Amino acid sequence: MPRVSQQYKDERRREIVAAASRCFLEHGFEGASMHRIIAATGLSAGALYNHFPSKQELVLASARTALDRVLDPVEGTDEDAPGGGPAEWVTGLLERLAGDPAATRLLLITWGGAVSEPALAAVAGEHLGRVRDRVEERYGRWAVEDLGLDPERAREWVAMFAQAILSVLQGYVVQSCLLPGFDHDAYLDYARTLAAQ
Amino acid sequence: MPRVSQQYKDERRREIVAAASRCFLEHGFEGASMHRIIAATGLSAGALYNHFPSKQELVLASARTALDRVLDPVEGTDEDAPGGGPAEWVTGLLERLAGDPAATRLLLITWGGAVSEPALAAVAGEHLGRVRDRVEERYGRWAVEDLGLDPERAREWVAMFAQAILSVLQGYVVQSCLLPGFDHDAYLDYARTLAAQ
DNA sequence: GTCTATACCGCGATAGAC
DNA sequence: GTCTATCGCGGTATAGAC
Repeated sequence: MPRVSQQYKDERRREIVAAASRCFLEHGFEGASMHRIIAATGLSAGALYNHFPSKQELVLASARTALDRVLDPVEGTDEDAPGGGPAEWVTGLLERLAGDPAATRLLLITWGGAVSEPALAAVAGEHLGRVRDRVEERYGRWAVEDLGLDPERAREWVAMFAQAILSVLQGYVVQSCLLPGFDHDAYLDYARTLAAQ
Repeated sequence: MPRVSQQYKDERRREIVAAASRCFLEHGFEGASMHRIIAATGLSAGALYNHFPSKQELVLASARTALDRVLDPVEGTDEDAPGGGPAEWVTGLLERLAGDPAATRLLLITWGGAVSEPALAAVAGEHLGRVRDRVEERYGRWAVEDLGLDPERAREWVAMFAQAILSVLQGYVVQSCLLPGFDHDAYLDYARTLAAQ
């Protein structure tokens, strides 16, 4: 079982997901037909179905990839900038979104689809839970060490702070995609003010 | 041109939208087929198409109805409780959502669909803009009269407050639909704390 | 592994009697 | 206005040669 074969397949899958994501972004998960996706990959139907057994699997892979693009870089900063306060962390998260509007829009498409598609709901729900847990883990320690709160107060504070983070994230996604006249800088001001509490 | 005829048609349209909304809620806008919707209304295909010329119109009508269910009662309080502060207003809004989970879920479906469907984007964007304008109008005066801010400061404050309201609304919608272990009361605490600034 | 060609189904929408 | 029956298209997925 040669290892190159696995690498090749992974790379091919990555390319397919990238092409499919472009289609999903433009037409939605249901609106993007397999014909269109196949054309976007440059492959043939048979070839594509050798890598993904169904459209559903392709949808889930696209959603997971977009969701991870939001979270992974933020998790990366755990090691890069362990001393950053909550305000910097939130700002970094939002600027990551601002720099990748495609992933941001795919995030909103995923949330919408998750309402009526259990498999998507599982992916989206697990992702949101992971963001929350990451925040609680990171800033639970921070609240005790840098803020000097006693453990009980810190637990309360961090739970509310995590809720604020999620809410700010979701507000940014929805408003940046849908609100006419959305002001990116004003939103960052709001997020900074909120995180400074 | 008898007036009863118009009333009859309006009532019939309302019934159709209600049945269609139940289908959209369960299967999404694209996943719900006309066959299914027709069965849900109890009518026949021909009858339904006499009231709505296309599925698209039915989708837009459903989305508008769900969106209005969120905003209208809130606007109604403009006259019922003109003295309520921001915190009460936000709480009322969220409890309205909590009491109508179907409309809440349809809201999220609409936002998701709006990303790749311009007609839905227009409806959703106009609605979000209306919520924001309503907040700014209502609490712009409030900030000057009850909070005693000078006009310039009030303008800044109300812009940020409106952003906070939207964000809290959107956070509630996404989290209540998708986050495993979502805590309604904790979210209300967060919203109240935020509005008390 | 990848291709072409196609099966087969369910979709939105319509025709025409009543 | 409402019904039944149906059209034609485009959907996902597969078969079988290479």
